[in-house]
Amino acid sequence: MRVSDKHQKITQAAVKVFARKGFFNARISDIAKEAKVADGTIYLYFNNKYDILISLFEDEIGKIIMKVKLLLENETDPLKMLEIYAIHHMSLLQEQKELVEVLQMELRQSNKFIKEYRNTKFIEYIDIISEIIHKGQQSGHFRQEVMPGVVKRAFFGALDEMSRLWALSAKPKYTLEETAKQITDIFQHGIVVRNS
Amino acid sequence: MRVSDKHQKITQAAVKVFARKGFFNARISDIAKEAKVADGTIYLYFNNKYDILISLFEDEIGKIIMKVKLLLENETDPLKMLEIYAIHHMSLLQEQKELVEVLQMELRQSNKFIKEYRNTKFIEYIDIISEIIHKGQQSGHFRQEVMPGVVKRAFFGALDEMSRLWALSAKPKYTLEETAKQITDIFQHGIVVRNS
DNA sequence: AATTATTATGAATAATGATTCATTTTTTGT
DNA sequence: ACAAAAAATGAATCATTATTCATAATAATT
Repeated sequence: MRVSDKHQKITQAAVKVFARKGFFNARISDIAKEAKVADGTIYLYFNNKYDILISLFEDEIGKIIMKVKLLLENETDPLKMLEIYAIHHMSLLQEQKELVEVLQMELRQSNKFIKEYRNTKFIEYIDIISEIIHKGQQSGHFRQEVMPGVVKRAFFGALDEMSRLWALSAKPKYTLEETAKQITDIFQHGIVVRNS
Repeated sequence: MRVSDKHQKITQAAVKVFARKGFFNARISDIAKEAKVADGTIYLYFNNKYDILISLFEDEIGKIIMKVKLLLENETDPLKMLEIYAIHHMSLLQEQKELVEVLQMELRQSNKFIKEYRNTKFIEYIDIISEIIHKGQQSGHFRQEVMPGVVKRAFFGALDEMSRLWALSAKPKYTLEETAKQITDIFQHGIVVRNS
């Protein structure tokens, strides 16, 4: 077995265990058992428990960024781009529910227990939104007065909160794609009735 | 000293310590020291460490709900109501930064380590949003096709993410009130240019 | 003032689980 | 096939801390 395979086996086991029990309640021995390796083996690939989390976070966010950038590559309409981003984000949940749970949690917790850690990967991910907004303003599609930096946080927050709900509730009313479209629609056109 | 005083002293100490170190890294002895009581005293008022967190969450969200309901009482315009909610939510950060940090964290974590715990207080808090939306639809201010249940999550998520940013960053560009207004504006009118 | 009830203390307990490292197994090179 | 290097093992260590409880301090009652 190649080195990288074992690294990945441990990472994937960690995703499962962290999602199931949360980071602090997850035991190294749980991860080892799930990955079918000895406890000590984990320390050949990671420095410590935190390191597993950080490493997994960076790797996985990296993949997500690559995928969404690929999806956006051939689209020029900013409205469509926003929708693609939303659908992609929500779809993650379907494909990798456990991963999404871990990422959501990690995002809130990491800065509490690892002060030095600056989450550049996450910033890269949400900056895709502000780039879309900026582009849309230049092309005249989006209002000049909205602030890309605010929209990016608000839009991400909205999507993230919806996926949190989805991850928890057993029986959602709508499909993830419908939900993503609804949120995109609200951000694009607002909820107020137009009286023109 | 009245019993309730000590209960509250411990709760407030816990807010400080949880905000500083996170729930899992906070030691009971830290909280005891902060509250200036003995470790054992804490167990006269709370069953265990989780209980402190839950109890504090319910109490504090309860107060927040009461305050925002009071603020909304004399307002009838749904657009204004939404803005009031947003401003109130963001203002919490100014007044009780530590508390907000703890609540945000707890929201993500609680369901991980206490399976039975259904967060009814939190639901009550965000249901205020869907009530506003519903009211606005009945009065003809808001579009019929948006779903109050989706808007409430999206709106809360947007506000929550903005406060997360605020709690982390040392030097924000705008005041909390401006930020709250911007988010409300986006939800009300969207970001797309109107061509009527 | 003496007795009882209530509240508080903090050292001792007891369980937990991350990390280490001496030993074993597997792989690589000759 | 052998030796050397690399990778893997998992039991033992060691630190950490939530919780308990025998004792002490304080308050209430007679």
